[in-house]
Amino acid sequence: MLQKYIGQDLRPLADKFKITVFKKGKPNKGWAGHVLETCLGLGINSIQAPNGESWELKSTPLRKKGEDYIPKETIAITMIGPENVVNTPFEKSHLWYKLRSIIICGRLFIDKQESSSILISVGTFDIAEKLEEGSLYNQVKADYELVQKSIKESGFESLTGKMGVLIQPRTKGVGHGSTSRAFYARKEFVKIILGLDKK
DNA sequence: CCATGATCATTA
DNA sequence: TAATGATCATGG
Repeated sequence: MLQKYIGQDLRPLADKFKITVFKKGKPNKGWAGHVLETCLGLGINSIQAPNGESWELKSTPLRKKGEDYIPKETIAITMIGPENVVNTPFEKSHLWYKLRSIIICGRLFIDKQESSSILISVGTFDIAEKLEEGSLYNQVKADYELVQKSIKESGFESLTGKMGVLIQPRTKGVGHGSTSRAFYARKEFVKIILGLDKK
């Protein structure tokens, strides 16, 4: 499994696989994930995986804080389809489905140059178990329903990243006016998924 | 310092 | 061409 890559430096691997990390000073924001996928022999797989046995591989930079590793960024989980969200109960939502099939890789963030990047932690399928065990499930569900309610009452455009406790509906436009939205996992949530909260 | 909002590269 | 996901930048 992916666990055996923990502790490895991803940066040299990117060069080895000829994966673009920077292009004219701009980062290839998917390089880390591409490296991992290549390691697994999957090749570049950036498909959304709507209804397969397939799982999704995601990665996020981590910052060292004292003795602990803290997620530097939130994670984009899946896009929000306004109509779909309003008419779909949480149990059947794309969000929930994704959460159960996602693998999140945490890598150590050194600097913007990505001079080095050590793989720290890998969150696997036991995400679902963690969710079902405690109050996490209820909180995630509550966040999802908050989004539903907001869209119904105030419209899709009223959604803001301020909403949600573990999951937030953030803007994620293509960058030039057109804006769509996606579900993001807040840092707290990321920590839990990666198993960084409990030792 | 942290969070939200906005942007960029890559792929289908 | 548009969609998708990760990361950057500004404001509080």
